[in-house]
Amino acid sequence: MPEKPYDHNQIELKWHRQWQDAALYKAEENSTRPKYYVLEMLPYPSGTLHIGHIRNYAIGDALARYKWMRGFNVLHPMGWDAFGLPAENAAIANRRPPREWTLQNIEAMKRTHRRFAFSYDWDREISTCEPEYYRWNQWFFLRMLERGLAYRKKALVNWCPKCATVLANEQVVEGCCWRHESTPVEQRALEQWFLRITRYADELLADMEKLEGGWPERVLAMQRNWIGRSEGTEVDFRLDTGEPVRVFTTRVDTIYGATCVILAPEHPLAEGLLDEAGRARAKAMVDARANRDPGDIEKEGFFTGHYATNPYSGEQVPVWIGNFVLIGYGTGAIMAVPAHDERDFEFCTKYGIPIRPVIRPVDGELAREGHLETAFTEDGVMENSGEWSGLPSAEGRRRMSEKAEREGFGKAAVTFRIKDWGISRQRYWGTPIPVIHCERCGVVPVPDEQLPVLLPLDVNITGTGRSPLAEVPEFVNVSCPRCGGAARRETDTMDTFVDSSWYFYRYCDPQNDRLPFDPAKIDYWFPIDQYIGGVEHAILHLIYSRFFTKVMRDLGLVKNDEPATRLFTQGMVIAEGAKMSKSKGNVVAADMLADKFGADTARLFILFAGPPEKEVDWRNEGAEGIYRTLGRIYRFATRNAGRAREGAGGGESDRKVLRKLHQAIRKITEDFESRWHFNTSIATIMELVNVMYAEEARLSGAALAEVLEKLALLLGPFAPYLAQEIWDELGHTGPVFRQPWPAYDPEMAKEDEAEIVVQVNGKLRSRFHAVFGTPKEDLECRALADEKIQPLVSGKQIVKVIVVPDRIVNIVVR
RNA sequence: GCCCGGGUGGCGAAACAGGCAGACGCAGCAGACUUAAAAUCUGCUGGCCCGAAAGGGCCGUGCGGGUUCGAGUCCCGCCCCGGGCACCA
Repeated sequence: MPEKPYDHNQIELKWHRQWQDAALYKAEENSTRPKYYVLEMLPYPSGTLHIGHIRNYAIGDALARYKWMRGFNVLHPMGWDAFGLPAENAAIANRRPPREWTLQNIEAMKRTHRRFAFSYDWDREISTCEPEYYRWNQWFFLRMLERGLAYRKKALVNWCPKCATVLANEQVVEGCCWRHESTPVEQRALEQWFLRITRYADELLADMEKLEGGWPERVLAMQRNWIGRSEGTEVDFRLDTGEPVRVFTTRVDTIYGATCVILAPEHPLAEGLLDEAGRARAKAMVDARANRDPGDIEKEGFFTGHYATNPYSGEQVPVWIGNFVLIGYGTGAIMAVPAHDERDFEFCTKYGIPIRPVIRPVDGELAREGHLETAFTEDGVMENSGEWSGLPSAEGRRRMSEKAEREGFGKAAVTFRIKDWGISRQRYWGTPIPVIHCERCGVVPVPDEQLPVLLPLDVNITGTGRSPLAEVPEFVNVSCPRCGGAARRETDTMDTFVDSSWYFYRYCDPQNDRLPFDPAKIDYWFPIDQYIGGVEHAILHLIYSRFFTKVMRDLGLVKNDEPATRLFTQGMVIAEGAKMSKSKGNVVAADMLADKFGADTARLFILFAGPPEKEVDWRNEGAEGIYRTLGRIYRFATRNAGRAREGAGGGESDRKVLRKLHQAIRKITEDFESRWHFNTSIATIMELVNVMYAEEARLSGAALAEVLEKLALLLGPFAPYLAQEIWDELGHTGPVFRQPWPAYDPEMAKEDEAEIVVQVNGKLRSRFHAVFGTPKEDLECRALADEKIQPLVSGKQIVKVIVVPDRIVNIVVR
């Protein structure tokens, strides 16, 4: 049979169409197979699908296919993460009817998504731009409002001038907006909606234990850090004005070394303590701190003229204002213990405030006052601390906290770094927050039966800082659902991270119009068995979705405490030394690559570039090598398909090729079951193809049939279109990815003989073949008799001979 | 500063229980086919040295030590690169 040229376009188009019509890639209802839920974190519907996203697909889709072939009932909906419209597209959205624009955008994205994820289940497709999705976002919001998990307050918030909107703390990266890396965020005081994620802070932290082993340590560390739990003590110092000032410390055992109290410049008590000039200085400090990297700012402060009394020692210490004290953490005031805290040390040294050591190292001396070069921050034994002297630090902390609580001037306290999640956005795009402001009734939730509140279509994108929705009278002016009087609709929209916090639940029941989803269906599919995505979501999406899961559990909707048992974070794709991103203009569009070489090549190439957890530096050149290999496979298959259908026979060539085949099956199976190092899986396929070419002329029909058939199956998870085409050429029907995964025969995979390496003093000198299981003594004899070894050992003393059966003989001579 | 990764040919990488360093691919060189080119197929390809060749020797996994018959892999001490966190009291 003549070979055919490899025409990837024709092949991919053909199967793409067939698979669209068939329902074969879908999860089964009432399956007897064990379930497996695979999900990728992909951006949708914004932006261009680039090669980094293909990497996400290539991994997830290969896994989904493999799992099916291994007997699982696999749910593999299209994975996406709903970031909504990028702000820079607002201008476009303004020129065209926004919804139409978005729907077009979605259609284009769907085409690309489908082309790359052939096992993608598009009956489950949902979009956060759709009214139904708004409805359930709003439904969740109202349930949270009922439980006090959603609230409104005036707060200093991060404002990105480019986005013209507020950002959550998690979305501020190095003082700048996460979308505009060179635009510093400003601080503005605005009425904002918050979700009370802090209520779950303890549980979010504690439950990470359940994720150990399944989630990368790196991600857990980042979350732990972000939640930032610390145990300490709150203590009231009594001001000379009579008011208490409460400080938070993790080292109450050092309190006898406290030589001043320092307030944040924004601290509410500061105003009363300061005169006009002082207030101006405090304000200047706040302003100077805005938009700056906090680490760069030099510590500054000034004395308020007031004193406060230490409740343990009775000592009076001066009260200062310090620019390094954060209003947002702890109580916004600290006691400074310069001898035992580096920051306090720096501050007090600068201003000549006494530095008094009160902790000595367990096996050391107490430092002398004025002779410290750095702060001693470790635990030790308390000294010069009145009745507490002689106690170890840890015990002192515990007992001193108890005393504070007993006597009412403080208590043991736990402080978190994480703050409530600000979800208000002044963007046009996003789910409208479903509340109505009535002058008589206050904040009134929109009744469930009036959901969804939809976005108006004719909107001017102003970028002025007010929500564009505020400019649409038909949207804003409503009657109060409670009293019927004139009222105003809330014009803020939700952060799109709200969408992505629960989209993966909706996949289990995308058509439900009674509830966000049927709890029974969630019970079957959840938790997600394998979630795959970039590490950049470690403290955004991945913490929000854990929070949502816990809220949903408390609402009785789900039973699982965590959304995903296993998380895989793939490495970033780097181009020209920088992370691929639209703003840098270095994206390699997936479509371009697919047009030139095909989706199979694009997927295989990104997998071949390196292990999936590692970063890869993208270069176009290599894609041709993969394309060549796929062409070699295709041509080999088409010119030998005829012989394969008939043939019988057998011989040494058959043996060689089949051995390589079974070794390849073993290797690729192992790669799937352990590290997902698909780069080596693909290398193994290439090796197999090279052996097939070398032995082609001498292969029997039977061997050809076996090797081609199993090669198609091995290729199935990585290069679905080509795999299917070969399967078809061989005369099989049905989708290749619904076949069982090939098993390898250990006998077939075995080499006939072992190659024994002979070393002298650890250096490679010779090698010979021996049958497997040759006794140690025989190997030693043969090695010593070897003609290359003889001259190296004769006349020398043989100290020792180490023999590793089937592998190595090492002769040690002197 | 603290916490994670990582450092192997011209390049991407492999070596998964301490046992042949560089599989596989890219780039490069040579040959076959061709009037020619492309495509395709075949071979070579870490460095240095000896040799006409066959072949052989030495060096080589960021640096310095150590353990071991044997170290890219384990231990100790450094250097460099990437990522995360960073006045969090």
